[in-house]
Amino acid sequence: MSLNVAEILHSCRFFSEVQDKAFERLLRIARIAEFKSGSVIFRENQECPGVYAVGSGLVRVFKTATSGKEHTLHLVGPGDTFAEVAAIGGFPVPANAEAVADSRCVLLPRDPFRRALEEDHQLCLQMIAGFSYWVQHLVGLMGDVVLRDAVGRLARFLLNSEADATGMVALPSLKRHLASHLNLTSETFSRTLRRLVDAGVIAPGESNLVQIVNREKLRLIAEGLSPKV
Amino acid sequence: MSLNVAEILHSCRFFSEVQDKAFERLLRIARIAEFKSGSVIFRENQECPGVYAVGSGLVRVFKTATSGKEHTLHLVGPGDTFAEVAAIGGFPVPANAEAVADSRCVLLPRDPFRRALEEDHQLCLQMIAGFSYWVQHLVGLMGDVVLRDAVGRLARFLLNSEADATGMVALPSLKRHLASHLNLTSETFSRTLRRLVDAGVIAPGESNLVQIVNREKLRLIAEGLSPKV
DNA sequence: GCAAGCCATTGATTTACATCAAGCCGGGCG
DNA sequence: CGCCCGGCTTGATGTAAATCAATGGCTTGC
Repeated sequence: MSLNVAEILHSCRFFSEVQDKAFERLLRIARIAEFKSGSVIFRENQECPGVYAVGSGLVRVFKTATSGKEHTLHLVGPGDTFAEVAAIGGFPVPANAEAVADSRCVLLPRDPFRRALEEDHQLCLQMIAGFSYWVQHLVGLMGDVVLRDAVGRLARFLLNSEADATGMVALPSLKRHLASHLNLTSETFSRTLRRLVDAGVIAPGESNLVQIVNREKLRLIAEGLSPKV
Repeated sequence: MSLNVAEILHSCRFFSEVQDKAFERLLRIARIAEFKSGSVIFRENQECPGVYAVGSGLVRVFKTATSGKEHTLHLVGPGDTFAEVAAIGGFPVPANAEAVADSRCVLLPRDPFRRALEEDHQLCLQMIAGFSYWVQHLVGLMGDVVLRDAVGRLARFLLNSEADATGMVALPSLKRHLASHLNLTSETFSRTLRRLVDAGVIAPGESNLVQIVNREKLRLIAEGLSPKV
């Protein structure tokens, strides 16, 4: 039941609209890369192997300080890509990547991929669109980390996570990793979650599910407009 | 003595390598946009007018929180561009821009520019390279803000600023804006600068010049390896 | 089924930075 | 000239979140 290369690439927003001829070309250069949970995929400053597209599992992209503190930039799930930027730009990867669940990815090796880009205008345009998304995302993150406090960041994260009809959202991965993504320690993450529960805007579910009870209030909190939580 | 459109575009890393035919095309759609110091160029969420290339002056790109707090993402000087991402991606600008000195820019209006991109593969490849740079830059910033403390951020900023032979570096714009770029209040910025002076790694110069006295030690501080400053 | 480890939660304490509050200094303008 | 105003510095105090420390599940494996 595990997906093949073509299925993974198709499921990926970044490549989903690539045309037949260009797509065939990608297929020819692509190969599968699998990682066991906990294994490192690459380390900061290494040469970039190419573009990865996640088919299943979850990978965490993060920076480390000399102090040992980590910041997770991105939790990459199925349908998402990573290392595209370094692959295309031709510089070393600016962060670390590790699998946090058994993961199956497609790897488009850097050099053939870059050649494809140079020869295929459509593909090129696709990639540009993908990049725009990335930059927008990073600018958003930046604003979050800097301009919002702990509750604000968590509230916004919950709002942006997709919920099912009953308002249930699944927290990805370990809470600790999510905390690091929001620039919190796992302790304050825990306390902050609790504050939202106490304020009655979310309800704790089993394992790592939470239910959004009062979306409107959550939005106010995210904007820092709620008098106090 | 003010530059014309072609000169500005040529001086710009983003466009410097665009070929003759493509360049002519850009010239045809470009127009000059001038801004007096303090005037706002656009506000967050507005429709993106196009790509701006700064010829002279200085513009500040920043986000604002509902609390009123600001974070300056980028101080854009001559030879640099802004709003490229939103222009190409076709979404509203994700931040505010204002001139902090009388500024003369080239504006490449969004729609004709996008058409040029669609029809010109070389231009497209150029833009991709430019984007990679941007993402790399943002990831770096992100890491800075999150993983380093006040001295570390300032130290790294000084190291990355270009200095003349004597180690003099010019702080751009108001100190206040630089502070906001480093995610500090102007008070802590001031104090932090002083700490570095007291530690003997930099020396204060007139107006907004500082001299790097001990580059190696500064590097250690930036990496958080210096036992104490 | 019990021991060994992680992960999460909760509480007590510390700390880096923000905020509040004066002074200071240079420079534009009446 | 002397005034004022904006930007910078410096000091005193406040506070959000980190750190330190203890405990209570859950899993995993013998």
